[in-house]
Amino acid sequence: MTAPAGYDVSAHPPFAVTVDLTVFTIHDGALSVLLIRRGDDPYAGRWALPGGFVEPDEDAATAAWRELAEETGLERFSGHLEQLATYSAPDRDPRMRVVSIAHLAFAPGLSRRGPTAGSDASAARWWPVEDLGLDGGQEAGVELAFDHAEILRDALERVRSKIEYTTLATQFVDEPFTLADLRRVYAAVWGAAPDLGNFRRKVLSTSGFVVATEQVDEGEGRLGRPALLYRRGSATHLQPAMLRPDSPLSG
Amino acid sequence: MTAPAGYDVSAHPPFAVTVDLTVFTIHDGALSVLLIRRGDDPYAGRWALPGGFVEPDEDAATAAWRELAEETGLERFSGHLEQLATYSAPDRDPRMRVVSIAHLAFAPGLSRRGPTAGSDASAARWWPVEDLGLDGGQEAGVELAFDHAEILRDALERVRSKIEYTTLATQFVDEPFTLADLRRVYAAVWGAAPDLGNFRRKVLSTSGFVVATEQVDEGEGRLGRPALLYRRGSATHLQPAMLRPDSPLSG
DNA sequence: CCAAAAGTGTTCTGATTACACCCATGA
DNA sequence: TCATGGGTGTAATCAGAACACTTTTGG
Repeated sequence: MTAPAGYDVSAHPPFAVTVDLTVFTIHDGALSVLLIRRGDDPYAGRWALPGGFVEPDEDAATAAWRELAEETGLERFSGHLEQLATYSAPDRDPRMRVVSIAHLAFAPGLSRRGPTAGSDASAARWWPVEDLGLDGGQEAGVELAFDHAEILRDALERVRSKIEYTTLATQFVDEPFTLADLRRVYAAVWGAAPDLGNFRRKVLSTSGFVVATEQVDEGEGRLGRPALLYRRGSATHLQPAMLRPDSPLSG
Repeated sequence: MTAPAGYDVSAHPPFAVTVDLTVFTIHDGALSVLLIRRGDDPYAGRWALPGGFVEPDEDAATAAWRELAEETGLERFSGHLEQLATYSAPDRDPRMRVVSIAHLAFAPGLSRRGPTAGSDASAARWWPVEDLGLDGGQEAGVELAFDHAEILRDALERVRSKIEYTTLATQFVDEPFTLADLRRVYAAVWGAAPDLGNFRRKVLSTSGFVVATEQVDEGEGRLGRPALLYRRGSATHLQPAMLRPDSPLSG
């Protein structure tokens, strides 16, 4: 009930509150997440989610947007940001009691403009989630700092299910985009592409999912018939949902 | 990234961390939520969600289960509890910086065993959510303390959508139950009952949603043909989802 | 003309809807 | 036998799956 009356509020143990970010993008057809390499202990040298403290005058969303700009070097981040969940195990940070409000962000393909390392990170890069070995034992993949593997697993599940029933897949592509671009997002996130014809029908029959432009794709190395270009529509939810095909990846 | 290296962790402003609970049940056919009346300032006399501080050795889930037992007086709470979201506006508590990790709980029908008031509450009762006037302006309904109206709105939306694609509706009924009991849960939560025949087929054809017993309902004031009794099955998700009928309530 | 990608059509199947109807029980 | 719920059956409809097919471009 938010600081119940009758308690001496100052008598309670202090917590630090941070935000952690799971920023996803599609990079060369692979769903990828932004990680930073820690420079200092604890977990020096390990890869970790970007994040930082919530400041006195901020709420969590504000802090997350600020960190997103600071740590990724993206001034005008144009994607989607939402709260994921809060992680509060007493021993999750060896230094002190830290509660982390994890967030989920969807960024358009950022292959060219790589993120810049934050001041407290010696490196930052996009990791294809498949290379992290989150599903199997730890030996196979990358050992993340803190409880970030758990956070990332939860975030991945949220991304995979969220594009089923929302239009958020469009947040992974730069405008304007072709329907094939959008379909590649589903393929990357789910590990299997939805049927071409059914996908087109589904997207085009959902009013407000995408809006057609007059232009066609004039890309350089393009092959075959040029595709019509689209922009994001105003719809947010899919009714009924886009069904995820059986895939070796996402079970 | 959970207390980045390079920061002096002790130099950061202290937060208090609490858990707030939105505990729902079906009471006389109405979806109801447990509220407590605040005895002290701030917001003395106002209704608020139950909750309390996270203790030094607890994570949020543990604190939520503890508060659930303490504030509701239910020793062996048998329902479902999950994290909802975290609320962190800087001014949400006038006394100090308090971040609240809100939770969502589903309790079976508790008409008879009413909750006992916690030590810091002068009263506790189940409120039909319709009587709270959350949708319209504040004049119509009950003014809740802090940002609890916002939390409750979010919780309601989660409940309504969650019973679409999970088997959590069974957490609102005591075992054993009839299919009509279960259908009344959907009617109460959604404001409109799903079609009788289609509902039965859906529930019975989803393996693991419910398991039949050999008994029939021998209730006292019962009328008409006695119904078969069921228990909860092991399934957690519905594929495809139970479709919510058009209703005046849930739009 | 051929490869490659865009885009369209078509049939089959399964689930949902919107009903009407039958069954079992207590008063 | 009648009211009251429990329980079953069914035709129309709709959406998705699967797959073949046509179209438009660059080499």
